Amino acid sequence: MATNKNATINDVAAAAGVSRATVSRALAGYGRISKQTVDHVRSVAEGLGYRPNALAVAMRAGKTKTIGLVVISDFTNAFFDRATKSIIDRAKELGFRVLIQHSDEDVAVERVAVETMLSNQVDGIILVPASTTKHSHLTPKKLGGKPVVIIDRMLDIQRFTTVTTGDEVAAKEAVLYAGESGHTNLGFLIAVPGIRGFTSTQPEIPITSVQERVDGFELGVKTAKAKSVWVYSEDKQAIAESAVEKLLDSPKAPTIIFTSNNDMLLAVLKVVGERGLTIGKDISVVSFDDSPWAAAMVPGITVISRPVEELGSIAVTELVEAIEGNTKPKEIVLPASLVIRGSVAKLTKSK
Amino acid sequence: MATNKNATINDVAAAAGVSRATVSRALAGYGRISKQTVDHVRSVAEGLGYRPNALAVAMRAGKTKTIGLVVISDFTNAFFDRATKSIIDRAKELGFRVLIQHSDEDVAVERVAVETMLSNQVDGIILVPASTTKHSHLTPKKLGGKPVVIIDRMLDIQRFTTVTTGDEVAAKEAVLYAGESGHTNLGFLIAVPGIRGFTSTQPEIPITSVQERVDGFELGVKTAKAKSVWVYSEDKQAIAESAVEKLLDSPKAPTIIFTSNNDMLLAVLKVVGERGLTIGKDISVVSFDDSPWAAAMVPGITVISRPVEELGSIAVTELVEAIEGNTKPKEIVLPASLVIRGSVAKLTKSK
DNA sequence: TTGAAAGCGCTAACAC
DNA sequence: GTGTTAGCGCTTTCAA
Repeated sequence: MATNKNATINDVAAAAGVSRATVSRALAGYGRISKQTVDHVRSVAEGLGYRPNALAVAMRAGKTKTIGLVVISDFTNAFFDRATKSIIDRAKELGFRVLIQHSDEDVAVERVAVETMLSNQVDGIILVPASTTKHSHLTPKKLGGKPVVIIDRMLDIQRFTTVTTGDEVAAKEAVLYAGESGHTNLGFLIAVPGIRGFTSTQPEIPITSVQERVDGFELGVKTAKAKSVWVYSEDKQAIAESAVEKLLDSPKAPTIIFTSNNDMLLAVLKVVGERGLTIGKDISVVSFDDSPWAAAMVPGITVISRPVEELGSIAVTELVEAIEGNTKPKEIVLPASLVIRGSVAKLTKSK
Repeated sequence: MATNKNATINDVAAAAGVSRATVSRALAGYGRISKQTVDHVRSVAEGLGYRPNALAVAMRAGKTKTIGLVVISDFTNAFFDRATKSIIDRAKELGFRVLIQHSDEDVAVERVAVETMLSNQVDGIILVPASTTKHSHLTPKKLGGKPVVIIDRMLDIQRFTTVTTGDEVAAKEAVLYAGESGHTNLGFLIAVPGIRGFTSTQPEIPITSVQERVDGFELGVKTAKAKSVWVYSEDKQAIAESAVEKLLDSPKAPTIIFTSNNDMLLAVLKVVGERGLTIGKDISVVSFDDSPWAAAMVPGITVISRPVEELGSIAVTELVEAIEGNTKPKEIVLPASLVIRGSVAKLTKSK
């Protein structure tokens, strides 16, 4: 009837004819204990298929060797999947498990997710915050003193270690590269969480990483003395496609479009393709975030690549350090870099 | 110094001037207890920021309201990300948390992952098994009677509920569709875990879902009386690309290539693009598994789409049912379907 | 209506 | 070198 309860330390103790304490010592290999006993206990434990109850251990020790990961849910933006994998892998290396929740870019959901994590006694939390400003659920008191590492974006307070990427610098670099390639009419398609539809006037941007990208693009435009058209869009395929139409149909149609994430890139690909335009010839494009498909397309899409795996790995390392006592928050910024492939046309000096 | 310990039930009891039992009753709202006491205790608890320790509750109750998810790590195959999200979401709906590990298609790793899950007292496990035949770590005894639901592929035993997709039928359908479109020389690129390099002779296929796809393709070829070229490849971009070259350069070059997953599709896209061939015109392609980018490309890639979210959701539902007592294993097969876009050329009768 | 006490499985200080 | 015991935080009989 498959309802075998697992053996506990009591069962092992009874079967081996020793006390629980002896079993514990034999299995953990500490304290004074005869080699003979150790061997005996171990073989009995093995025979019983004994497996320590991590819950009981955690309860006793006051720590669970588990870290909580709260991400926004955006799987398509080529961040979650790679970041999560690297976080799980690094955590494993350091002997930690990972409990995952996602917030769907919603602070209320994030709040509950963090609550859940804490009630599960995670030793620390890695968080992709849904909002820069709303963090009343992240006070030391609410956190019970548990450390938090913020990734991908920043908060407007500096209480936590943050691990982000240098998107502003990279965005500027990308624009300058376009300038060098002869582009003077630049289009920008920016996904902004929380807005509906799309707009040409810059809305409030709730996320620092997006703001950085915008700032970097603007800086590049200014430096290159180029003309620019901007559209800020809801992160939704159909709407982004309309936004692209608008961009392409603007009076001074851009010869190149910069997109703030992969979803926007996909919208560009779709609309441009439907219009029979060829990427890297009739129209150029540069996007934030690399992906296997952006690399496999021909021409390959020139992207601003962020070191996602490194980011995840460092976040875990920092968090574990904090768990183990180191408490001063750091601000770690990893460089993003331009990966040049074939999606930016070399324009002759004319036109 | 941010080392506030969280309030325990004892703290609440002390602050409210009642016993722990009363606090427990007040908070859980059971047993005989005066409304007055309830209100008082609740407000005190709130004031202290009391949050029940899920570990202690779990230990007491003998269940953790947590399910373990062990997947292969293949993020790029457009399965893990969507399946995981739907599993987490559905689990949340049913009041369960999800602990995630990945096996990297390695049974040894899978074994450890399952061990970890069990030692963390998960109430049940959802598993994408790395091997059809190696499941000695999944005996009722080893599992301590905990239920397991297998997804995406099957085992060669029927001890567990499985949730898979009807890949054979869909694969055949896809081939017949190609036949109707006038294709008579068909190429197949199959990713096979565990092999090195690529080969034309069918290797041992350790995964039932891949085997199903091959069977379905073969069935289609037979039914359509078409000619076919096969290449079985390691799931690695560079190698898959060589495999595509081989396919394209074979004596009877296929006019269409069927790929068993997204990685293979990407390899086709790359090589075909580099040769200056146009998808849906010079060469056709159909792939297993849909993705945002396959839909956004122009022409869109015709794919065999599997109901991944539904699969994840059903897996959780079944597992929770099993956790709650229902023990007879089921074999659930969800239909996969052909999503026709523009990547298959309509060939005239000639040639 | 409330409190006292036992016990989930484990570890470690303290005896012996 | 090994056993006894207390206690992590919680729920739930059983008594009062």
